[in-house]
Amino acid sequence: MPSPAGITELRKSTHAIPDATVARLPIYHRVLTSLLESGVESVSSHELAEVCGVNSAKLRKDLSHLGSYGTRGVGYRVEYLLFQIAREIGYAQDWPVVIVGVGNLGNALAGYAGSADRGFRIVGLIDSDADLVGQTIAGVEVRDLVELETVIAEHSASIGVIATPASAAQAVCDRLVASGVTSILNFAPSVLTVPQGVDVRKVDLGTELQILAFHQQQRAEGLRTGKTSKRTSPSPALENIS
Amino acid sequence: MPSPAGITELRKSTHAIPDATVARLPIYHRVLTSLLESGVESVSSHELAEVCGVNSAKLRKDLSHLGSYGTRGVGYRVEYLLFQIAREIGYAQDWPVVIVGVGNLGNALAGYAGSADRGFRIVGLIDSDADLVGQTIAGVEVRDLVELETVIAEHSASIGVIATPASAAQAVCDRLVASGVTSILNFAPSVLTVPQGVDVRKVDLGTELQILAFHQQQRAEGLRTGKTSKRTSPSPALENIS
DNA sequence: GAACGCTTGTGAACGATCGCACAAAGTCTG
DNA sequence: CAGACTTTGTGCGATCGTTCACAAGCGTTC
Repeated sequence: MPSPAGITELRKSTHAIPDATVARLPIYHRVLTSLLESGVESVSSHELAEVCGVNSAKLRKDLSHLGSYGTRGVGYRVEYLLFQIAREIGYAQDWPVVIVGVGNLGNALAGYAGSADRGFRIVGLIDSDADLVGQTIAGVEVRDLVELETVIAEHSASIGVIATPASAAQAVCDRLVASGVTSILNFAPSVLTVPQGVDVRKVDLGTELQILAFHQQQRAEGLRTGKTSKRTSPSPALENIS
Repeated sequence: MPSPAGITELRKSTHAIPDATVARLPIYHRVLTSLLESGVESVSSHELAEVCGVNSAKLRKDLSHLGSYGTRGVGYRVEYLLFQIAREIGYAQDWPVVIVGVGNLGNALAGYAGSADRGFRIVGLIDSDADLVGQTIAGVEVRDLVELETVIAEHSASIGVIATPASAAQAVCDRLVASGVTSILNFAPSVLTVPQGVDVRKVDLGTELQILAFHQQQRAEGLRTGKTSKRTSPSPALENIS
């Protein structure tokens, strides 16, 4: 996907679900939840794929990695499939998450992951700004940076989010790892170095914009040379006509 | 008489750059900028790859798609390479960007893309909240949602960012597209449907967290079944262990 | 200027992912 | 209960991306 790629060491311990599939499961989950709320009881791979913006064969193959939860000639029972996906991605686990850096971005994240019960619980908001420390955001009190290790230990958090300026990212990362965090979501525009066994995913707003700008530029050049581009809905990338 | 070889030749001049490479160019650009500021004049693919967190062969192949800008036996001249990458990704173009939805996320984006000259210029901040309209954020005045089309037309913006709640995303998207926007960065957790020719990239904070949670769960299961990930050796090489 | 060491650029093998197309397996109808 | 119809699950080839390994090229040294 597009997309950002996480370094994943160690896998295959269970039944090896491809990374590309894992990246799509949350989308299926969200759409299925929406369908369930709409009272839909059964759905075919074509219908579901349409709404999720993917190929129906891809969707079926993705689901087949979890098991055979469909019924031939009928489709998938929404509630059952939803349950199976939720179980697979650890939806019900309520993972404790610590967010470091409570600027606008950290704030947005706190509200996002904290409000809807998405399987996460914000157990720590941490910032070095004395004006922020002590405030309560999304029901959680902001703690000082020096308490980072304490907060993590208190809740046995294993997932950390870095929403600090780039200059602080590596230092924060090191402290997270030293405290036992093994999964990190990094929003700072910097490359993090971590020991083996730690999973880092990077989301870079600037990079995303620049990728769009690149495609936009290609399109402009394409117009100049008389090329047209066609593309349907989701998924990035431009067209390459032979 | 047009031969297939001729077509291949033509393709090279425009975009023969793989998506995966495009996604990494902004990272190279950022690291090179940093190196330039540090006074580094020349860098080898190994050094640069190390800092960027990628394989050196991959980096060389990525750069080779832009042209032969290195010197064998020496490496790459930082300033020259930086210029070439900047040109390729349209860094100097100062793309006009419109952001719809000025919540925490929109705010963060405005500050991010607006401050550092990353090749973008925020020309419009749009929200439907009357309390926000009229405020100035990152040097730009927030305009009402009804003015969306006007703002886009004013600046001929072709890149739009959706940072609204999911419920509003598709409607906003439709209006952006109708106004001529052909590149959209979507932060709302919803699948957008767009006509052909429009490029959509999706950044979903919840999905990213859930992917991390999945890996975390896999790790936990691995531990429970007694399977530990060996290979703790920090040295390179030593890949094939049976 | 020839020999040597270093680094780029790239052909080729490999691996992951995608999408087609179809058999398998179910429902429905008469 | 047989045959028509529907939809899943998947084998297989095509495509895309990564990594290896090495020839080609550059600078330096003797």
